[in-house]
Amino acid sequence: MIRLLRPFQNKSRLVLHRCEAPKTTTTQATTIPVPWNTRLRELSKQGQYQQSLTVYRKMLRSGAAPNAFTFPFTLKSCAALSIPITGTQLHSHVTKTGCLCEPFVLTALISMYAKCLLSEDAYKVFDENPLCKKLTVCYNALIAGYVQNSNLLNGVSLFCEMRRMGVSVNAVTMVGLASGCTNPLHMSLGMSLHCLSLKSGFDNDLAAENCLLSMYVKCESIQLARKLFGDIPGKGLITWNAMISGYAQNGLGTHALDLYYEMESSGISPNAVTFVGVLSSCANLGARRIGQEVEQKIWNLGLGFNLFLKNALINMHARCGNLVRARAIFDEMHEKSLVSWTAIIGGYGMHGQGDISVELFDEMIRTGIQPDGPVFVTVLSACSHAGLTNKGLGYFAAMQRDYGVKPSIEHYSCVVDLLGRAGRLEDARKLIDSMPVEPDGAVWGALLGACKIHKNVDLAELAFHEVVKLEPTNIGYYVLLSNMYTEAENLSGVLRIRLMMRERKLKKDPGCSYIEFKGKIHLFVAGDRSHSQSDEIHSMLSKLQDLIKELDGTKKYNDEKSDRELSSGVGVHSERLAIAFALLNTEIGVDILVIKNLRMCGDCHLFIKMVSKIVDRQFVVRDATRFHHFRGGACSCNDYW
DNA sequence: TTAGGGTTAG
Repeated sequence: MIRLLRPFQNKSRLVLHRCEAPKTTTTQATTIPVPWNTRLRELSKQGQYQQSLTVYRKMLRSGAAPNAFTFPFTLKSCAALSIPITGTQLHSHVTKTGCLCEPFVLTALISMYAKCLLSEDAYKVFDENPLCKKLTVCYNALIAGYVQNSNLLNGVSLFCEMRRMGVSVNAVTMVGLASGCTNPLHMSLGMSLHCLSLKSGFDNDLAAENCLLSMYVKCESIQLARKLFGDIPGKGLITWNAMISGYAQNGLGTHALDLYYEMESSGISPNAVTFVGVLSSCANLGARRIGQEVEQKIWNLGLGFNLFLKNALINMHARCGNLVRARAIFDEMHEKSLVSWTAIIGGYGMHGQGDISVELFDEMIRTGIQPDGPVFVTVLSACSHAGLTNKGLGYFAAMQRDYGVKPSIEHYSCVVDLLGRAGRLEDARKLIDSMPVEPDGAVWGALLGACKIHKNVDLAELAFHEVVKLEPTNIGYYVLLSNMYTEAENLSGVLRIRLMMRERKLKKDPGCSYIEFKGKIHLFVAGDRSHSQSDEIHSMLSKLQDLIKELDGTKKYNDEKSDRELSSGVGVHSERLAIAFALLNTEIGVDILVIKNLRMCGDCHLFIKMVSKIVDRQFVVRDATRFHHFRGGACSCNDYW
């Protein structure tokens, strides 16, 4: 905490433009050769807020008096560091020096209180100073303050008052409000602001355009965002970044990567924010080689020390199958945030190494980091995949009791999954009944998935009944129950589900698998024959099939299954096509990473196990929920549909 | 006074 040691020895009237560092002989004052306000402005621009407050303290010690040009910078530092006590002290200095009549000081004060999450104090400054009610900048500061404190409604009321009072609205007013439109429910307000912006000519203001663009992204209207992006004539780095991360956040990884290449070819140099979006897309796509190239670029540009980027790199490597590299980056980090821990814990969890996830989680707690909701979701899921049922239940019990984190619906669905996978289906059902919140599709879906693993058709029917009420168009649940009926040889059940699907006009999502080869994504859907190497792929598959039959003396691999799947019209499963493609093209000795957008089925699981034995290579398949490592005829996991 | 970033179950 900064202590202001000797405030205001000099109460003489201040000359606003000339508050300079005095030519004194004191060591502290002479160590800063530039005028005080200039120095404060420089530090503020560089984001050296702590340093800026130290300079302010030195300034007071030296006997120099602060003026209206001093306070905006010091108040900004308090806001950035979120230290309201120092901010309040500065407020009293402002009053004593008579600077409360200066618009920029008033706005800085309002903004400081708002950023320190003290909207009431911000409002008090606004309310007690009649000048504020005439100034656009003061309204803007308070509106932005309300929005930053998640009070969009107050922001809107103030905006209405401002218009009623005849105070002019500018682009900053609009930006303050639009940045509060953070979910699809706010879309109509966001669009009204966009109209206002066009009518008022704010579309010449790049900050306003960028803000509207990210408003559309947050409201999940990615097409409107893209339309606006195309309409912005002088796109800046922030414009490109907003669109790239918009695509990344909305799961449109290929769009994000395409736009990144387009940005580079249009001569705009990327920065750390760009790479965060790009790495996040590589992680979601499983684009290992592109991710590695981007990492190299990050190091070449000297950006490798950015915490956000390191977290993004951990996530990218873990999701692209390179857990060793992810761990190395994590271990080398001097400063680790909660997100760094979450990324590495999740990485091990996805790879089925829940024991390490748990060790890391406990280590994180020992280092004094306060866990949040997402890290509990991550560790609970890791426990679930690794069969660490009691450990997971222990965390669930402790999260509110010991850490004050209230379980959300995501945590409940993890625990239903945890209990369900462990075969404790009745306990899972009881948990659903006792939940303080209404269960959603994910909760019932987790129970349904567990019923599939443990072949409990009765409970599956109940879970299915509930889940289709909540997610009637999610085809995965219909397919899952239909497969259960097939396994149980319940033909009338299969027909019933097919009828339901037909009545509801649901068509089976073909699902796809893909593999990155030479920086390009090769995508396959079931029964696909459109690939340029299709003939070679099918002949490779047929050879593999023969070898499997030869190898499988014990008839573990039942070729009737593949005949059934071929005759059902689904065609050859997409992951098999991707595996055959990889065997034809990738170098021997290199692990093969295949990404599948749906969960792997039992037939394919068995097929890849056998192939890994025949060709003696490691296959890493990432499906919708986790990694499966196949080596020498075995797999790291046993959970598939 | 204003705009862009990492982690999250099934």
